[in-house]
Amino acid sequence: MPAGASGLSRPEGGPAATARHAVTAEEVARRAGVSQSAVSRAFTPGASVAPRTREKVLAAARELGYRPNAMARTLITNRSRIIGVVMAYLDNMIYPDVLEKLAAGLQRRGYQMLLFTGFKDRHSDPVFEQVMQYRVDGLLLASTTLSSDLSDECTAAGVPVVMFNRMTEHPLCSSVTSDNRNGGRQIAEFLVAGGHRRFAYIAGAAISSTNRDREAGFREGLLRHGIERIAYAEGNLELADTRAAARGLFAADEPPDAVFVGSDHMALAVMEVARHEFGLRVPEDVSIVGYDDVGAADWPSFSLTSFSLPVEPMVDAAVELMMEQIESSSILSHHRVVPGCLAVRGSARLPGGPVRDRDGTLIWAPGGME
Amino acid sequence: MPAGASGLSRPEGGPAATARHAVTAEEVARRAGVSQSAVSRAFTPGASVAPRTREKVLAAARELGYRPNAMARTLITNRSRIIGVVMAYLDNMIYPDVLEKLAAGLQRRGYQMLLFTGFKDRHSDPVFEQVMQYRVDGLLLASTTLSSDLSDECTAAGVPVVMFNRMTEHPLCSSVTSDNRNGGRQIAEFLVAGGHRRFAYIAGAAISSTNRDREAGFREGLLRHGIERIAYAEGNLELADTRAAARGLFAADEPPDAVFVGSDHMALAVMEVARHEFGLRVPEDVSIVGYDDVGAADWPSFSLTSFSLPVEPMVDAAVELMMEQIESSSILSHHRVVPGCLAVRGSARLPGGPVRDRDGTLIWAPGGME
DNA sequence: GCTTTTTTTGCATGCGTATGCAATTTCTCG
DNA sequence: CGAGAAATTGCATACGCATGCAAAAAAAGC
Repeated sequence: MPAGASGLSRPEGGPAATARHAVTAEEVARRAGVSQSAVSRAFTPGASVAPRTREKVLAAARELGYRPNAMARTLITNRSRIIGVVMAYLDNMIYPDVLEKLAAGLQRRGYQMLLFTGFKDRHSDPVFEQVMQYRVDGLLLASTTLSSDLSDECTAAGVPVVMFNRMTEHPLCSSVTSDNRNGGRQIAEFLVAGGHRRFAYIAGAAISSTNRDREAGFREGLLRHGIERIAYAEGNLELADTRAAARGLFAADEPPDAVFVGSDHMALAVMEVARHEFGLRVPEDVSIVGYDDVGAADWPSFSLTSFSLPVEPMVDAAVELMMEQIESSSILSHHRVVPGCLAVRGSARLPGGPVRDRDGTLIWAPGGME
Repeated sequence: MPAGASGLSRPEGGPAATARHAVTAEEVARRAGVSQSAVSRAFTPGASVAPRTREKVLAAARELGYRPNAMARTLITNRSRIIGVVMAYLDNMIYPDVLEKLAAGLQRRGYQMLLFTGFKDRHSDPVFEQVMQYRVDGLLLASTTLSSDLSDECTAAGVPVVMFNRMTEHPLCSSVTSDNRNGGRQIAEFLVAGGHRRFAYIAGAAISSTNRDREAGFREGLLRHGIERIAYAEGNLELADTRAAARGLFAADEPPDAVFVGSDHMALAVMEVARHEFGLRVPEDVSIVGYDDVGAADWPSFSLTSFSLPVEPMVDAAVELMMEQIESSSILSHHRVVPGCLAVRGSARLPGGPVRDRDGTLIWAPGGME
């Protein structure tokens, strides 16, 4: 850089060598004229310190720019106050929301979040080693699963595992899900009540418990009315696959007049295909119902009828479950199922039945359900 | 639990007390008949170990289920291999994408991500203390900023700061942005070429550099054609505010026939209002252009013309910048500006000009620009 | 086989903090 | 004012690992 260059409001590449020497409790102690233990105690809520010394320490700490080293603390206490969060992908619009609420919830309780995402495998095994090396206090899995072996390893290591929006047959994983089965059933009832005749289901990740339960509930609900024939296709939670699936259904000889799509993420894509590729009117020609009730479902362009995933209560439950297990140092394995409700909008023909208003969104609540 | 209860496929609340005693290098050493140092070296790539001992150690480690303790290592090496990522909110659909790609990029280089999100403040100061206690090797800020004091603290602590999609006047923060100014300018040219007369701009976060630059570029581009009068409103990156802003503009005596919205996230909302609340046809009655080119922009329902944010190159640049600084142990302060291009779709009237095809999306590329 | 060189190994120490214990100070109250 | 109780403090140690250094072993050269 030429000497004398002046007026640079934007110093490009001006390096600044740094000491990289963090202030330690020892140094603070010296400055405050106390022992290192005193410094530690000044920063530990509830520890035995005289208010006077505490002040001295905090003052010295402030002057030196001291910050307790969480890593060193972890080594002693055997608690990292870090939760490993594994979320294979964030495509589904509920996950950013989940992530935000989760972070807030953990933060509130003094926990941090080590996030693993951006790998498209359905399994979390590849990142498992990494997570465990950081001695996370707990593991939260969303949009992914863990092989049994690894679940066992967690249990062996005393790390509680909470699955979010998924269940597993593994005995020692806790889980929080919405009432997928009931949701599917309710949608079936709703569509039947709306006078539909030819039904279709588009699956998400076919292997996931979430998908299985939604589908099972849907089939069960239809079966009550003697309906067994249900067109089926798989969207794989992938937009391209979903569009292909939709095309298959709508191009059939007897296309469905009611489609339940396993998640809104896919349902919106299905609606796009129906309207713009097949010129179908929604809901006049075909009714489309989704699951999750993502933000965009409410936009006028879509007005998607959808079974709402109770994200907030689910996150709360997940955090609670996690904390319980961490604090009791024991793996509990609870399965929490949070109820949701059908948000009725314009993408499916309405039955004559009872549609109520709850907090500004319409809820379908026939007697004897819920 | 009653004894003899059998066939439980779902053991509810069966507690399992756990040792919570992690295997240490010491134990592995004993088992393998070597010293603890040898174990350490067996797990350190490039260390001086005989292949034979290495095997012995790894075998013993496998048998005992040993995993190096990253926290302890951090204490010695003074490197946590953790990057603090602060992303105040994830509403804007580009951020989940950024997060995924970022996580993948860091992972590839052996770094983990400590994520802070879910606080709506525009500033990251509240979470700063937390981040720093975990001795992150670097700090990446997206959709947020840091006060000057705290930036200084980072520099003092030798923690490089990279801002993503934001710039700051602070001399020691690096940043990666798209060429917002040029983007704004190009949109102006495009709209003028399309024969529009009454222009409007809807701002995102009015204070952010990103918004300022986009707006400045837009005004500059219009000014070239002698256009000074530009209707203005603020959407604050918030959907409710954005809708209100749109209503204000469209309800005016002389409503705009061309609206540039500072980000797609808001642009989609503006389009909804235009169509469904004001019955306007897009682009016949009003052209709408956004910035970011989020996934939904490409959906047929929207077909939003938008200046594309080059997410992948930006993330790559951010990771690179970060690694450079970490490895050189010096704060470098580079500002990288990544070019983007206008993805032409159906939400704005087309000029007669040169529209090219690039990888399946239309690009507007008048001579003398880019 | 013996010396020289190179590779491998173990020992010892330190990273920054929390905490049991004993020593010290402060407080309480007769 | 003094004895006992209570609060506060410092000392020493341990957490699990990496690394400089010297000792030991292996390899190479004659």
